[in-house]
Amino acid sequence: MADEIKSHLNERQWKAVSTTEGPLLVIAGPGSGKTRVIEYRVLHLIEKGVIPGQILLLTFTRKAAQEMLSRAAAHDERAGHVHGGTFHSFSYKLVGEFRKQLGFPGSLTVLDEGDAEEALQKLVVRLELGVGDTAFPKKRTLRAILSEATNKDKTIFEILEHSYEHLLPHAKAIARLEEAYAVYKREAGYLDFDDLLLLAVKLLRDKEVARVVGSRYRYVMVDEYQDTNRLQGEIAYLLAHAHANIMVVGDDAQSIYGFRGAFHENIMEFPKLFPGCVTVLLEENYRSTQRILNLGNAILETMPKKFKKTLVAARGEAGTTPHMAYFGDTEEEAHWIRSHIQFLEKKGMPLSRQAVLFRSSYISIPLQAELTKHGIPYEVFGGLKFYEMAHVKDVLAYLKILANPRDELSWSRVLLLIPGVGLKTADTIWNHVKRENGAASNLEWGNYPNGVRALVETLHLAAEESKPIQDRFDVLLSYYTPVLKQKFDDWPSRKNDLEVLREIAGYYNDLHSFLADCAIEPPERRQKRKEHALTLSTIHSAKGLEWDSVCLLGAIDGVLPSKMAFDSEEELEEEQRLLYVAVTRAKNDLALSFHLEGGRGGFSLHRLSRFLEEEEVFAALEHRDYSERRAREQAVWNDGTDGVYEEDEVEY
DNA sequence: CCGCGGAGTGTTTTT
DNA sequence: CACTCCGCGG
Repeated sequence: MADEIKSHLNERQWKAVSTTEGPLLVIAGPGSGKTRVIEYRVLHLIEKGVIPGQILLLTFTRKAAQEMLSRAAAHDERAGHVHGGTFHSFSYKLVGEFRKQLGFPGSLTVLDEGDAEEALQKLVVRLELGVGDTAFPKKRTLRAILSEATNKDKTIFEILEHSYEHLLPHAKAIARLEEAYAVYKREAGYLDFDDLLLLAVKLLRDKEVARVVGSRYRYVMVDEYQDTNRLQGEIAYLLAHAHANIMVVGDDAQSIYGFRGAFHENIMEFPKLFPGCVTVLLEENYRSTQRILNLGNAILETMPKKFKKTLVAARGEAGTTPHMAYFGDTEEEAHWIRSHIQFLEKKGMPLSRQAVLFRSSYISIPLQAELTKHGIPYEVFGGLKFYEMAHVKDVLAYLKILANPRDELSWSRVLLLIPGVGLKTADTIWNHVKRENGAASNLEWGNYPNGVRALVETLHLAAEESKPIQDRFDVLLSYYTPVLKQKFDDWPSRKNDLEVLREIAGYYNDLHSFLADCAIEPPERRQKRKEHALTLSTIHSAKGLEWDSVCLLGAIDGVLPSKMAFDSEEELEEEQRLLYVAVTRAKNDLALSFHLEGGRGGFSLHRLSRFLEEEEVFAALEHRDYSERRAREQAVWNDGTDGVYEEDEVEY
């Protein structure tokens, strides 16, 4: 059977698959078959007799783990029993298992990023921090600072000094906030994303826990290691250092999560951490045509801190030169992209094998309008998510109260939905609830608006744990629907979202795990994915994926690189890696586009992305100006004929 | 104390 | 252009 596996791999890939004992570092360039290596390594381990449950695969997203394991399971169903997931979900399970040891008696609630910001905002008001001072940082910034401090194990002062110098005058206040936030979370049973990792580290530092958990997983694999942060690196180390059977896979040139605390030294220091580590370099690219790789290599070449590497084409086809298309405005751009996509589709490339990528979600809005207008099905990844929409959060808040009555944020949220209840009333009621340990039944109803009683009764009705989740959900839904209709003009589509949520909840028989998943690993919102839809995705969400055709929207200085990154060398480098990730997603066809960003707010963006102005990079592109006059000609072409692409008569 | 309306501000990426 | 903050009327 080993021969069978070997026949699907090149020499280095096989080396990575067959080195099962001891530490292994795989540096895998884009398209070098990294996923295949993990897939076959799992199969190989199982065929060697390793019990699937003793293999742990830690990935960046749930989707990535699922994909690799289901591919492996297609060859050998035993692979379906391999443990796989994100660091956060792994940590959550660990914390749940050892909760007594950690001193968490009651229910736990996972705070997503939005919740954490809300909590901080509440505390800022409560502690009267920065009153009347408009320069006091916003909740989003505060959250980023606190998170960075946790992830890097530094004090608030150190973080401010390094990355937020202008906020140094607020150091004391923010440090106070950090303390208050810790207390607040402990009282309510809240865990934010950082806590999950921090607590996992704390547990695994305990020798006995490390022994128990370490012996449970004899083989550990970590994907996208370049994007792990300090805590995740430590979790991997603590899990594996006893047996040292650990493989990490990554590519430092694709590290794009520095903003979230990714610590790329993790990958550099891995060999030091695990002496005797075998390193395998996968450079052969099976994905893209030579001309696309040339562009990728040119970008790589201009990166300041590169790990010496060149992408070598395995396919041998030159392919077509990546396009650099210029437009006068977003409408022209959207129009052209749409017609380009339809052209390719006509040539035999289905929509499902095409993608449009962008740095920030807002860039894709004009295109979404254009696609909708022309009835082209598409699916959006990244950006605003289902579980972050107000109406979904509302309904989840009711459920969260049922799961954890100490959840102040949720109480506050649902109380504020009642007409006549504002911040003060909500706070008074919450204080009562808190004193009564989560019970609201003996409130003086006369002192409050009528809606309060209806809410309490509804919660009481929905609290019956013996009933299936969906029935409890229905109780809440019939209470919430009038609120929904009153609050949102577009309630019919939101009502539909809630039906979807109800459907998803039905797959769970435990409320706690449903809610934890909603925060950590949002369950797929559609039962059946759109089979033949075009993909629209942020570059971040496109990591690890590939398409026949890729369009990168908005190659504009100020968009990519984002203008937020202009004054930081480090952040600019990350933006450049982002470009590298984007262009290396394409197999056969790549187009980059530029549009003039209208002078809203006096700020106009009119320069091509600085990364594309680098000489070698510029030369690897075919530049075409489609602005104004050309765009009008296109309007004619789109009504039937193919126009622009006469020289690209390629069959896919 | 609630809630509405007007003014002002600042705009990424995600587990 | 969307969200937050502030001030005023009920």
